[in-house]
Amino acid sequence: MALRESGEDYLESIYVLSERQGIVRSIDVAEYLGVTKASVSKAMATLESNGYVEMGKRDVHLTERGLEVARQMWERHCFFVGLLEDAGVSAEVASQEGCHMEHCLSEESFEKLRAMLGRDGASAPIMTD
Amino acid sequence: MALRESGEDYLESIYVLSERQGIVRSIDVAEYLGVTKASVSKAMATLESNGYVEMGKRDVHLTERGLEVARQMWERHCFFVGLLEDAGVSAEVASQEGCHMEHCLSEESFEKLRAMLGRDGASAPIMTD
DNA sequence: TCGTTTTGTGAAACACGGCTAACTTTTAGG
DNA sequence: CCTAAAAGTTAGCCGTGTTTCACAAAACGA
Repeated sequence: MALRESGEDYLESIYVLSERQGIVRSIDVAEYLGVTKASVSKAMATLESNGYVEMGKRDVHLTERGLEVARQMWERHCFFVGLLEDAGVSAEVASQEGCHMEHCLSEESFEKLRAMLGRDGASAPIMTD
Repeated sequence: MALRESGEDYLESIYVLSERQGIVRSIDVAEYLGVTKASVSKAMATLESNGYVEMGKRDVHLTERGLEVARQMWERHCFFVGLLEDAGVSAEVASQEGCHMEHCLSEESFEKLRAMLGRDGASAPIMTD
């Protein structure tokens, strides 16, 4: 089953949270994304059955496969947010809107766009907020 | 009721088709977007009840309000497709992916991005295919 | 004009991704 | 330990936007 936009968002948030705090629980993901824990529970079940995450007793972590997607999403997120901020968009709006742009492109197109716009691939530091 | 991504796509396609061929019927929109005519029928009912389109006996046309949205979407479409093509993405892929990007930004952010990237607002000619 | 083809609509179903509410399980303070 | 709070799950619902299938209405060619 192909990953949807929402699935990519969940993976990305697990990645960001694990960088921030190590262990990631469902409730952390729920708070980060602003959805209910029931929604996270459902999403995790699907992501696990497709091999993107593994659920421990009280934590969730990315598999190799999930990590790859998550890193890629985070990289794009940083790219688009940076681009919008450079254009004069506020950090808050840039973050919101970048969240959607990051799902629009294929890997190949994204790389070409990034190459043309000459922005390096450096990820922004992952803030505690 | 706010316009969703799919609603914007319908409006844009009506706009493009009307430039191409004058009269636009539901079936034309269905073929253009690759959805069934039942889907178009439903979508048109919603768009009409919200004042974006008017349905004649055998045609659909945009209201002033719908036209405004449609033009804006087409402008964005052209912007993103042009950007991707300049980056080396094939016309076909650029068109597909641009279709999604055009819905991600607020009016304000889009204008800022366009200003920064220094692309003019000229729309591409509307091809017959 | 008549019958066929094209176009449009309506009903029912489905997938997705949220939600609430009720429940279970785990954790942790006293 | 026991209990209360926190975290997780399950079931059922909703809105959106599709689909298929059956049918109605219009257009059109012979």
